Amino acid sequence: MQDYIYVPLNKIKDGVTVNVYGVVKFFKPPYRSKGTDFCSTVTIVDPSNEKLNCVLFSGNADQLPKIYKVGDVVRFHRIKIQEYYQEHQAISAPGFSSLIFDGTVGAPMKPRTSSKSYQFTATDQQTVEELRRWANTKFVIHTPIIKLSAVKPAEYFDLTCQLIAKAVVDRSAVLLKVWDGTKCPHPLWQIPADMNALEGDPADIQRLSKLTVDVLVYDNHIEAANALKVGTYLRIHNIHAMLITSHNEKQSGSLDTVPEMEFTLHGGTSYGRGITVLLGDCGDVQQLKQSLESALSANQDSMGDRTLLEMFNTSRKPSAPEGAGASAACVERCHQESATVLTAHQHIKTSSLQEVLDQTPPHKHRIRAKLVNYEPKALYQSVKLYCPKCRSLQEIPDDEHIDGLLQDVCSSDSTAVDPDPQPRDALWYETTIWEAEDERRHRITVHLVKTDRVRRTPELSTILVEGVSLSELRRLSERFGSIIPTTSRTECLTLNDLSIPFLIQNGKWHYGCKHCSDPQPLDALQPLSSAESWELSVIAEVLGIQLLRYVFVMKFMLDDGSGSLDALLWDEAERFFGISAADVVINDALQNELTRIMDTLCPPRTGPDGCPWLECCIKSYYVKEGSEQKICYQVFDTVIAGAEGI
DNA sequence: GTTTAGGATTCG
Repeated sequence: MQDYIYVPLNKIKDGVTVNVYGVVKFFKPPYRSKGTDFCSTVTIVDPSNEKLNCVLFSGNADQLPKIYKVGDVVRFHRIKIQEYYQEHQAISAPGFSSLIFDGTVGAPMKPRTSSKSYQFTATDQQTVEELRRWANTKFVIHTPIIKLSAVKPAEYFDLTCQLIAKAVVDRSAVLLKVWDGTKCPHPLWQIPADMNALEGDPADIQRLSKLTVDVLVYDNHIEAANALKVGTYLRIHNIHAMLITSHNEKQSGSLDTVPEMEFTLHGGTSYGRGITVLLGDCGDVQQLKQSLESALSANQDSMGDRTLLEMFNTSRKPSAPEGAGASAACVERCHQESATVLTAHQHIKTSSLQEVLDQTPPHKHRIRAKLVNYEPKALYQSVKLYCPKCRSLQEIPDDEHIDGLLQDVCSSDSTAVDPDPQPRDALWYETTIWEAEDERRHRITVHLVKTDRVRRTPELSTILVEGVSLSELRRLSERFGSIIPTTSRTECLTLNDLSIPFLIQNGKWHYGCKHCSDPQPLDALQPLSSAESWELSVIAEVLGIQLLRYVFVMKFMLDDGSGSLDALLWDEAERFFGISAADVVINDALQNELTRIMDTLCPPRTGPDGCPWLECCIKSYYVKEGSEQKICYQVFDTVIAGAEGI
């Protein structure tokens, strides 16, 4: 086992051969140099905030680093440092080798490498994780994948796609037919190619004709294009989307021509131009495959272009008619302060809602939009109970329902089972019978749990109560720290129906999930009785209760002039508001605060002009609805301004 | 253990 030393980029000296770790800031995929070798240039950076330009050569393109995108984490062994124009420059030295990791935090620790064996210790793993984290927080390098549906005219971008067919056009160009599962919204320039000259499955070419785009590949890239196998997943770097009108004129001679989009990979290696074959197991290909599959199933179900268009339009709603258009006024307003702030991803570029709608889920976006409406309007309806186990969501039981259930328990307790209840002390509690103070004036049984240290301090005591009404429960919850409503309808003391809170602790009402709980007799609490305080989670566990969590669930209707969509706020809503959902239920001041916040974000009785802008992170995902797939959006990593520290 | 390239848009 060799002890490799990795030099931080700010400690590098001329004339030595070293090993380094870094994050890719720029790269040119391997291309044939004018000499005998293939060449790849890579610029890396590291937390020392130094960069290093590396020029790597090899007679075998496969020996050069398989970098897929900016942000990948690399480990280079044996690079020689030299001076070039008063800067350090690294050249691959004899025995050069590399490991390349996806730059995504939490992605599998599986490097791409041509080495048959390599050393990778726990320290190496830590280094990669650190670099991933560093690059994702400190550095503006990760750019989202641009899909064909979101391509803008005159744009240069990297296209992640699958090769459907290819053909040699002439001596200067090769045609690649590719798709990424989304439909390019622009009219496309179709290269007139003879079906016989096309290499690829004719059925696929026909079936996907409305989803594929033609890419013309020129000059030095022809060799790489010719070597590609149909079906491979590719990244075409620095592809140029051009709007061209001349082709049409040449053909039809008519003057009212529609500009068509043409995709070109120009000659040269500027801006890392080139084609990379992606391995099937990398994260981007996994995502691509999902996108292809969902497009394919939609295609098969319906056949043809119309339904496909409908599918891509399902989540789109007509934009706000006027006033909120993507005009100069909008640009001006974009400079206004936001009523919300991001807790992460500040380096990501802001997308318009139309771009969000055009992107295939799952995807994360940073947006800037106005909250034109929200639901539910009655804020108390926005708090629900959520079971983290079965993921079900339910309403908080209303007072009437709880009161009804408690009265059922009262009547059956006092009549059928025990007409004249006698105090039944157990080892771990003392029992007393109280006359209820409400209008029914019936008896309630209170079992006071014995504790070692704290005696007779109601706010620190736990009581088990039988035969209480809702109003008595309320009153008792103001005096006693913990109350467990019970019934002795059976032989032993047990919990009630789970629509009744199983525990009221410090004024908070706690419920259990009916599906996921296995309620135990109250005697299960006995082993706890000497403990000083009874924790909610401990009580729940011992009693076999799966706790329900209080959560906010709200629907935000967002609009930025380019489009509108509904986004859910719930998973991170407590953080968003800086308010606990469980507290807001029992605290009037917090309810007022919540109302104030919502009135700020979406002022009542004002049009869109009166609404402040909100900066938000939203993510898109598919939800199965019967046999259909529905696109949903959710707000994340966003808080209201002023709540950043909460 | 030589050279190649040494980031920085095409011109089809």
